[in-house]
Amino acid sequence: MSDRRTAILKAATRVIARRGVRGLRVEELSAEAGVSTSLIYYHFTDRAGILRRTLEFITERARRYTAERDPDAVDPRADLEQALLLELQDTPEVRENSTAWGELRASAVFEPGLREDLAKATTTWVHATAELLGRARPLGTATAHAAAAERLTALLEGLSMRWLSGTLPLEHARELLRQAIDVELRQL
Amino acid sequence: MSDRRTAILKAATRVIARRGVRGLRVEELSAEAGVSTSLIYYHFTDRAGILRRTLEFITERARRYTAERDPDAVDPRADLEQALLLELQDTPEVRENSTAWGELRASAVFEPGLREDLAKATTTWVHATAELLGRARPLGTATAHAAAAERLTALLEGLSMRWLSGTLPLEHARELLRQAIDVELRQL
DNA sequence: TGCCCCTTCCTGAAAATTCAGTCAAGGGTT
DNA sequence: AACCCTTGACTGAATTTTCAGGAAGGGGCA
Repeated sequence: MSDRRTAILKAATRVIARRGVRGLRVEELSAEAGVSTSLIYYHFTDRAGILRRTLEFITERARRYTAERDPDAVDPRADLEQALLLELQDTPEVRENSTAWGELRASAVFEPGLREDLAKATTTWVHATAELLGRARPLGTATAHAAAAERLTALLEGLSMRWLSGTLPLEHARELLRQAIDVELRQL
Repeated sequence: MSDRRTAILKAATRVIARRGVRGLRVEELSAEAGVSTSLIYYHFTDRAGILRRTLEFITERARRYTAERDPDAVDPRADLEQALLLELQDTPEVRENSTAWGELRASAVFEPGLREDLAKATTTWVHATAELLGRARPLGTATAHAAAAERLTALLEGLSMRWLSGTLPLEHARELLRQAIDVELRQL
């Protein structure tokens, strides 16, 4: 599909990564996508529509690359590590996703309407992580796994924000996350 | 100081906590502070100036209330715990500070101008935390203390965002943080 | 004391800018 | 023709920013 609609969504993803959800200007988006602003309204109705569709687009893309980890990982511990470190990479795609996620989280503080989706996505992620922890440490209790998963994912969000806001070098963030996984696993 | 300049900064903190950095309108701020919009420009030059000074104001205020813990704590471990849990409380002041801090962190992703102050405030905080960890576990290495401090503070930021965005009940966030402190200390 | 000058703080009003959103119309395809 | 896609030219409303000037207070000085 080289259709313009998709081109607009891709461009929106880029603009959001550059300016944030709240910094997205319809005109800048049209320039980025190489179309007129009117076309954007034709396809998405209004600014909120752009945001909604783009967020769906991003979520879908994230789901895809998260899912494509090696299907039958041998070492569950390495699998866990890989799954989490996936979010701390300096590729356009990951950067775009992390940025959008951070924006979403920050926006939800002021816009209750966003909270439900956010909460759902978060618990899904936490559960998946708990699952991986369970595979790495079958003897731990489910409660302990759940709590550790919440800590690791929350930590990852915190590290990610520091990385994106230029407070923490990427490699250092990755190292800290590895250590945290280490500490948590030793604990279980 | 009942000077208007400070009144404006206090009001800005409140407005940011209510609307977010990007939601701050100079006019709403002037109403909140009970002054004319012109006065705000007189004191802060432009919107960016308001933001910059407010950031300083917030970090300073946070530093102050973080520092005013009991001077000669007997139990360093309890001291550490108290220091960190201080940021997870549902009082207007803490909520305001945490919200504003989260906003600033999120804004810094897109506005490099904010990064320097943010980074400085963050390292100060991390160092102070590492210091407390050192007192709780004198035998650990400075490097280990520093890394643990980075993890705990980043985790706290992550938990704080989840709390403020309605994803995580406050008490649960506090519990997770306590456990993390536990895990990290056991580790050192 | 009374007067002049200078600075600081502050305001109302208006100008300038920014932005989302609209509309009439054109080109291509079926 | 009927339909889909697309655009340039605009508009109205919201916001930021500028500006001319007023009130209040201090210092020097006749």
